[in-house]
Amino acid sequence: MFSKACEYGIRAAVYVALQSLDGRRVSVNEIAEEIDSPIAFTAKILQQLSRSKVIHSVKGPTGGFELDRTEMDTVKISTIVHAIDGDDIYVGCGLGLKECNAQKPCPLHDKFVDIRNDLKNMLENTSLYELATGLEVGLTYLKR
Amino acid sequence: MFSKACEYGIRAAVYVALQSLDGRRVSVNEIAEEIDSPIAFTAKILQQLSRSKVIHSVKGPTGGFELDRTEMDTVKISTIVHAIDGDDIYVGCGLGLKECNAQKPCPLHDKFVDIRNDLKNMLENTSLYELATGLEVGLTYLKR
DNA sequence: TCAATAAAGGATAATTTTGTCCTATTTATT
DNA sequence: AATAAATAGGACAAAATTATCCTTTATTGA
Repeated sequence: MFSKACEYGIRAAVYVALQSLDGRRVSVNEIAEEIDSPIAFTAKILQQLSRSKVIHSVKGPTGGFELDRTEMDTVKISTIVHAIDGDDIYVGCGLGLKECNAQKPCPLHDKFVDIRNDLKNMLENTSLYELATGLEVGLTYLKR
Repeated sequence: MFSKACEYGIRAAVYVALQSLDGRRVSVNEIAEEIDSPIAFTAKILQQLSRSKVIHSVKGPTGGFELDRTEMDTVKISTIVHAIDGDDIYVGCGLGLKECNAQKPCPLHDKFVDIRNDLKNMLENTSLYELATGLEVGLTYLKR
């Protein structure tokens, strides 16, 4: 479904959001530790998210990653998926055809579009804030 | 969503089903040509589908791949996905957690399960026959 | 029996994705 | 100013996926 990079990216962003709720800025090392991901690879992904303005990064001592409260509402999971995996999941054909659309559909097109719209809506309507608060109250987990 | 191998596999199987409706057995070369896929790679995938009893293969001159009419109803797209990509798409966590379930869910778990069940149901309720007939009447396409 | 045809299978190559390591840059603190 | 902590970024390595090539096996038909 999502690439590994994207999975780590979502988990990392949710963790950053969670800590930002408490005003804590977090380092790559802490993030990788807390979401159980490879450190250097996670650093690359955070870089990418930072470049695409999904999260903020601050260099130097006391630096790290953070999100402000309004961004947690604005940034949806779809934002992250788009920043890392591009729009394949939203526009690509389920059977890999280059030109597949309502006019010239693949055999699975109509059924696939339905599922994908549900996925798209779900991702577009789920904010980092929503997921971070679920974590905060201990309903959900980011490791293992 | 699906691997390339799986995309080719589904397209190949639908084409085999389509031709089998007319009692025609088809070769790897014809299949690859008609679904616009790499020949040798497609051969590997057909081998895999044949070994897992999704389609029949016949060696020698006049040989090729075929499906009988009852199998086209029995074989669902889920059968093919399972044979090629395994059960990742059905059981894996959306965020890549090793242990993610209702008891210890990832932040996206509940929402993800809903989408995935829809996908699962769609794949389990779509037969090769259904897709082959759509192709036959010119409603759908397997190329480009 | 022989030749030709088609799938099966093994070995290997190319590409993409995932992951690591090291250096550069920025910045807070002393 | 010097040091140390942290992200940024480049180069590279490992693993997985995608793809190709060649040989073997089975089978048909002349």
